[in-house]
Amino acid sequence: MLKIYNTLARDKQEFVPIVPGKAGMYVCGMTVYDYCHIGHARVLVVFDIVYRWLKASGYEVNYVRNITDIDDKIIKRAAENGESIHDLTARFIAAMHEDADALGVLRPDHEPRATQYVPEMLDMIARLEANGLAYRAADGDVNFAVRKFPGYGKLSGKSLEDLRAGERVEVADNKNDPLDFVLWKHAKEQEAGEVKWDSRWGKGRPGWHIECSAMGSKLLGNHFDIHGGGADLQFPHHENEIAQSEGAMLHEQGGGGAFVNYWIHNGFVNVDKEKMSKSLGNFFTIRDVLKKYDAEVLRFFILRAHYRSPLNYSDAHLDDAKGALTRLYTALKSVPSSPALLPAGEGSQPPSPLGGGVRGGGTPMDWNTPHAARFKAAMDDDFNTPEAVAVLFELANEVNRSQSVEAAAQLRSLACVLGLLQRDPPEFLQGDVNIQLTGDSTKGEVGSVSDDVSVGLTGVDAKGYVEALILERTAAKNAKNYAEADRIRKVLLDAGIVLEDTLQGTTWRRA
RNA sequence: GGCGAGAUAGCAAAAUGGUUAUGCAGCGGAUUGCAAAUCCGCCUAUCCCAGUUCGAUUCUGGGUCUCGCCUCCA
Repeated sequence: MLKIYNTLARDKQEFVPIVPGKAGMYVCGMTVYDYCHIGHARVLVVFDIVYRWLKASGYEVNYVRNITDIDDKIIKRAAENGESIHDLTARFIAAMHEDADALGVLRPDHEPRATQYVPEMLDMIARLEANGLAYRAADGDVNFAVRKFPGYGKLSGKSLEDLRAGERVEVADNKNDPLDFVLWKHAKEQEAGEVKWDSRWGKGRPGWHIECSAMGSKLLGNHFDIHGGGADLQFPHHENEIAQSEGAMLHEQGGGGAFVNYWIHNGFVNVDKEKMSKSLGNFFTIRDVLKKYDAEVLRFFILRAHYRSPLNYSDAHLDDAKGALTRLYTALKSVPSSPALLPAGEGSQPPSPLGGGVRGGGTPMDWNTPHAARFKAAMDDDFNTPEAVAVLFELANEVNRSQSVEAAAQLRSLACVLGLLQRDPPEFLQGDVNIQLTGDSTKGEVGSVSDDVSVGLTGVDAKGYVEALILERTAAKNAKNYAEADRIRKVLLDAGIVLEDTLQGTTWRRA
């Protein structure tokens, strides 16, 4: 039985879908005017896990993650770059997909873009106006009248009075009430035609909040199961979404009703205990981090913390995650015949606790074994991935101890649900080899292969070099020339390569 | 100021009214030509003060500190 911490209830609740066996889920995605940072990576990965676990639990999931491709920052950035809005957003949508794919994030079922749903937004604004919740301001903007919507603040726990008391300056003078928010922004003269749509309120473009209400309703219905996003979206964005969606339905179905049953919010990524954000300038883009760390390490790092907890980002923590993940892959490597692998990404369907899912050529997951049962219990408890990961380590210990192929297969199957451990161990353990050898370490005695190596080697060249040196070392070892063997090992260690002598011969991995 | 979340060993991070979290690091042993990896064992903990209880890290109250939201933000 899956339990989800519902922000609306401020408590864990049993997940009961609106339609048995199905789950509709909407997650606020990215505004595409720049590269994604690690905070975005967390949202992507966290809700990828929600998606995967719902599927693994047998639900037919309809996952919608929107793309905001029209907004003030996009317009500003495009103008700065001297490029069209379309070109800018297309570029960063492609970049986002690259980043998400690298992190092993499954594509959502729908990825609607705001610019493609303007008619639906206008329709919703019209209904809000008809319901007396929207008004046209003097300057042409259409605003939402927050005070006319009863229940405003129920998600964020804020009262209108408190908001008013704590309000900070710059009250837009076109609003009847400082708390009102814009549904439709009137077009400004200097803006490009690309950002203007016709409407009964004149040319303009949608406000931010309305897109999620409109696209959510369009793709998932007026009432759906799960809505997610970063904790910073709880207020005002999600609060406003509720006001819009429920306000628009006010006179339908006997007074409308709930827009969303379960609200899920993930915690922030922090740097030095402060929220990573653009405005603070303390952010790292995904692609920058991936230059230094394997994408699976980053994914694993995110999953080692509970999704609602703060996650402090630092190189030391990434190094720690890398070491831990190495232990898992090392265990898999130690078992001679690894089970068949699933292709990473798109095709990988997690095994189902209900028996429906099947791994590539393998057998369905048996959730009754002790490890699997604990894993399932952890995931059912509000997606407790740290606990689930702990089970993985216990399984790894079991694999190392028993060399059991079955245990290794189970380790891999369970990890698959988390989108982890699906690569060939050497691929992870050896990584992209990049060797930089200089000076004395390459001189003379190592033999022909090393004579003229004084520049950096990468990829196949480096691999061949390492393997040639291993052959030489093996020869030296066989001749009991341990000094030479140790020297070669030292050469490689200095280059970031660790040798491991096993019964099957010498293997290597990156340090 | 209003509202909310949190304080767990050297670091990271779960859970729990009494019984091993887990990973990294450290220590001892096994193994190894020496290592690495692995295995076995060990070490270090529940912010402070009261209360409830046979027993609290866990529940209640108070305090201290940290963080977040209240403005675009994942």
